[in-house]
Amino acid sequence: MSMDAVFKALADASRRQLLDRLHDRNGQALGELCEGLKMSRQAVTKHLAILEGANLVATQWRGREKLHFINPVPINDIAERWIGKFERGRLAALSALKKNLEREKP
Amino acid sequence: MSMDAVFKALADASRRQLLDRLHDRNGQALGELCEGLKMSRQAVTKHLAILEGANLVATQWRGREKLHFINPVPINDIAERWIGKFERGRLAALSALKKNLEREKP
DNA sequence: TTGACAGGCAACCAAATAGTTGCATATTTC
DNA sequence: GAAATATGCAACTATTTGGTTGCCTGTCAA
Repeated sequence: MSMDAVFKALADASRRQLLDRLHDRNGQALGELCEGLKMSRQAVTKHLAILEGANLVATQWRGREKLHFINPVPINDIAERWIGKFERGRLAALSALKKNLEREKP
Repeated sequence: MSMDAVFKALADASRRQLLDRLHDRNGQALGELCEGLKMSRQAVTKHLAILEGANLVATQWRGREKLHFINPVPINDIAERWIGKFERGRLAALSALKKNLEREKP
């Protein structure tokens, strides 16, 4: 479960849009996900394969339809393990700023 | 301040490594950031330019040295506006799972 | 069983990306 | 002022990426 694959998968706006669509309605088939998009079905297939490779999307066959389900776990992992680190840095910086302001106030 | 630039900037492992280094010690010059890396100084320069373009890094000249400072705000923005959305979805799913478990228990 | 529907596979193409090398410029330091 | 240091700029290359088209396979329904 490489974090690099997740970052790379999230780097493309089309793929983030697909995740958005799945977030709106989970379990959509390929055809549904293609509706209204300006790219070919094959392009969407490739994007979904990348999302699947990053474990951001899971699939399930129902007859001749391939249903797609979003998996928020890797996104959450990134939020916790990577973004959280910088978030703490930011909070520390804000805290330091606040201290300075208080010292310089009166 | 496009979110796409931030996602794209974070997509590369070398750039995330540079952010890590700046997180360890902020305000490093280009030369310091290059130390121990397997790519040329020019490659690092390009990566830093992309990070700067995404507003993830701010710079300041001190004599002939260019100092680099991390800016955690865009990362925080992504965490709040984008990741938070999916995080809420995950919590909802967990909640639904819990309900199901409770219903099936007795 | 014969279409029609949903999707997969493979080859190809253009643009973006990550990297290099060579040379130029500005700032210290001796 | 000259040498050394720190960085910038530009051109070039190889690989990756996002996209297309054409054709094949499997499933459902009349």
